Amino acid sequence: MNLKQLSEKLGLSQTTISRALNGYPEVNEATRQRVVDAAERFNYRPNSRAKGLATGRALAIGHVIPIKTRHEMVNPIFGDFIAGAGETYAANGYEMVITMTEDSKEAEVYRSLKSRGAVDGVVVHGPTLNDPRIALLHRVGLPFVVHGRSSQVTQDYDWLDVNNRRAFERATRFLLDLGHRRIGLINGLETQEFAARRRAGYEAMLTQAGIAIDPALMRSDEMTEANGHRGAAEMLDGPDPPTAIVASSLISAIGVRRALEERQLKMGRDVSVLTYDDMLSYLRNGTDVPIFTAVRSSVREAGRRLAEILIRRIADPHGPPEHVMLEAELVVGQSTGPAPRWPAGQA
Amino acid sequence: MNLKQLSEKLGLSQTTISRALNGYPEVNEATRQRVVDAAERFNYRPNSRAKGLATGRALAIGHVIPIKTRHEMVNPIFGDFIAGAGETYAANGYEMVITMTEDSKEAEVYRSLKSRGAVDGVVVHGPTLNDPRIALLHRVGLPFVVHGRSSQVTQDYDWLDVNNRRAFERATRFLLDLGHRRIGLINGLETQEFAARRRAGYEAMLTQAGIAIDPALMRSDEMTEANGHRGAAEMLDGPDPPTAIVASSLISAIGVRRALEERQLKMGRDVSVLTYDDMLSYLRNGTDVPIFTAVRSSVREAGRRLAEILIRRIADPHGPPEHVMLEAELVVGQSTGPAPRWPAGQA
DNA sequence: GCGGCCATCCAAAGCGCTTTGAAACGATTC
DNA sequence: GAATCGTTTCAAAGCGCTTTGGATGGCCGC
Repeated sequence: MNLKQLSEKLGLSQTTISRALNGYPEVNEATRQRVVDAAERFNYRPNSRAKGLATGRALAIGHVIPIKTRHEMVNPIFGDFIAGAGETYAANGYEMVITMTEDSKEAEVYRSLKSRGAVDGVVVHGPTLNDPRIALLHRVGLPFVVHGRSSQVTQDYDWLDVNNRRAFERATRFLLDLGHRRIGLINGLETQEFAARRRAGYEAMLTQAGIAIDPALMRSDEMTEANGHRGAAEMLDGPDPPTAIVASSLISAIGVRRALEERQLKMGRDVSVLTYDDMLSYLRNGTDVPIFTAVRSSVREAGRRLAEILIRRIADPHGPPEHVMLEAELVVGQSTGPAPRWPAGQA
Repeated sequence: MNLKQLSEKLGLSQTTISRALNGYPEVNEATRQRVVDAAERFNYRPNSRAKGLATGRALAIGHVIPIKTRHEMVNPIFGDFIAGAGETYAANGYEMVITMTEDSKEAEVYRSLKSRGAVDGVVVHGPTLNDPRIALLHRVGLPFVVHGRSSQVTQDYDWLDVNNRRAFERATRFLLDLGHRRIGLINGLETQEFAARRRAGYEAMLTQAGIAIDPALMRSDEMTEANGHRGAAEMLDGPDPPTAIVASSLISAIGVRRALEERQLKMGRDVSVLTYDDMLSYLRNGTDVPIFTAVRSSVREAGRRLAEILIRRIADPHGPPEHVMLEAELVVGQSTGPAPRWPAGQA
């Protein structure tokens, strides 16, 4: 069923049908009702492509996911993020278009999306320091919002980010307050902006407390269980092991826990663990009482809100840039406790 | 830059440009080269919706993700699956369109995708027993492939599935061969077809070995770390605890491991654990040597192959249905060992 | 009774592409 | 030299919608 057929069936012009369905005022309320009913009855919905052609809008938003050619890693937070964004899109009549691509071809993908008119805007995921995509998208003229931030970028742009620096300041502060002096950091890849900020927060608090930064207690790697385990294992087996570890994700923290348990160390007593928690739906940090003490912020909520910003930006491409900073919340679980008098293994 | 502008710039008709770019034979090779070069130079790409309108094809494939209104759970394997499917789509010029929806509105979403002509076909995720979506999609006339199977559906349809039953037969058999007699099952939600099949495989092997099915050793729930932990904890604290546990996902297995460690039980010695492993990129089962003994099959590979089937189906809507059964592979890790003489806690 | 003004509806143009049917032209054949 | 043919190109229709610029008719005030 298309517009023409429906119009013939109703004895009305296509114009009137279109207007009735799109809520324009110049159509009699009785007529509108008749049209709406008929559309419902005949299961009529305007063809997306035809509508897009006529209006010049795609009513779609793109997410370009770089699949790292080396790691072949799909970011685990991705699922929850787009679930959040998807809610907002659905509520606003937008479609979500996802493109997986080798990171080397990412620029080409953006150009293509723009010149083919496939989407009205895009979300930039996982910005690095001085991320080249931002300048590219500005140049190409494709509206976008960044999930995170990229420093050293000169132009202003829309972004939504968690205050990662402050989150890790708090986390480190919390452990310092418990008397810990040797605190390890199992971070994400520090080429990613968020990880760099987390490290900055960690270092700032140590420095403020007069504690020297020790590279032996810092790891920067893809946030997997295996890497969390390896990093913690190396630290714990080192000459001067930490009494506390800050991890950048719940998955890494699970690896850390495994390293502790292998060494018969009790988490929260012998070694404290504090993690960042994205609040993923399938990886809850305990049910009622949290397992890990954590700084947390819902990535799903971030998706929802970022999508709202992007939709506004598409409606008004030249308005002033929006910046949203989310603060992570500290929740105390069972994985932290006062620093032991003697570090683990030396008691 | 659109077709018309490009054609004027080249002094050729739009017809010729279109044909040259789409590889039709009736255009002089020299002319084609000239056109291709110009398109490249002016960064011209045909508008997606105009092309779609003219051809009647969307060049897009839909994935409808039901967000369970109660659980609000995003399936963790989803990310890797669409990464695989995305590779195939990209290679074939298809776009991936994702719609998140409450499960109650899922039927409406399919109808809408079809009548708006938004996609050429869809992937059905997570089929339940006698899944209503299959009949619906047949009725609506939207090409689809099911990831998994749904029994009790009368019509034939395309599917790609792992042989879940055999995988769990093997897993159970392996533990039986090690001398285990009390084997627990931490399964996914058995309203999902795959989980039901896994249970059937588990039960079949126990029965074959002359062991009575004990409901006290079986759990069926969303596959989260917390549920894995709770299920294992209950079994282990029960009157007649298992010496081995089969888990339905690596995430559940991690919860099981936590329950063991809380009880000072050594995995692989006191209690054996065998898990199903979807081989998610961010949740590897160890690096070189697997941590968990597992039956495994790559969900990413499944995504790739399923997408190929769907693309063939779209090209030939009335061809014979394709069925692909993937066999899971058994890999031996450190989490299994011979059954202890006395069950844990009773030594 | 007439011009003017709403309210309501419509015909047709246009969005950017593909594709049909035909034209133009040189080469080949009889 | 006319008829035929193959190659290459083009004009125009059509995909299904939105939107512009009227048309129509009823109603008001004068």
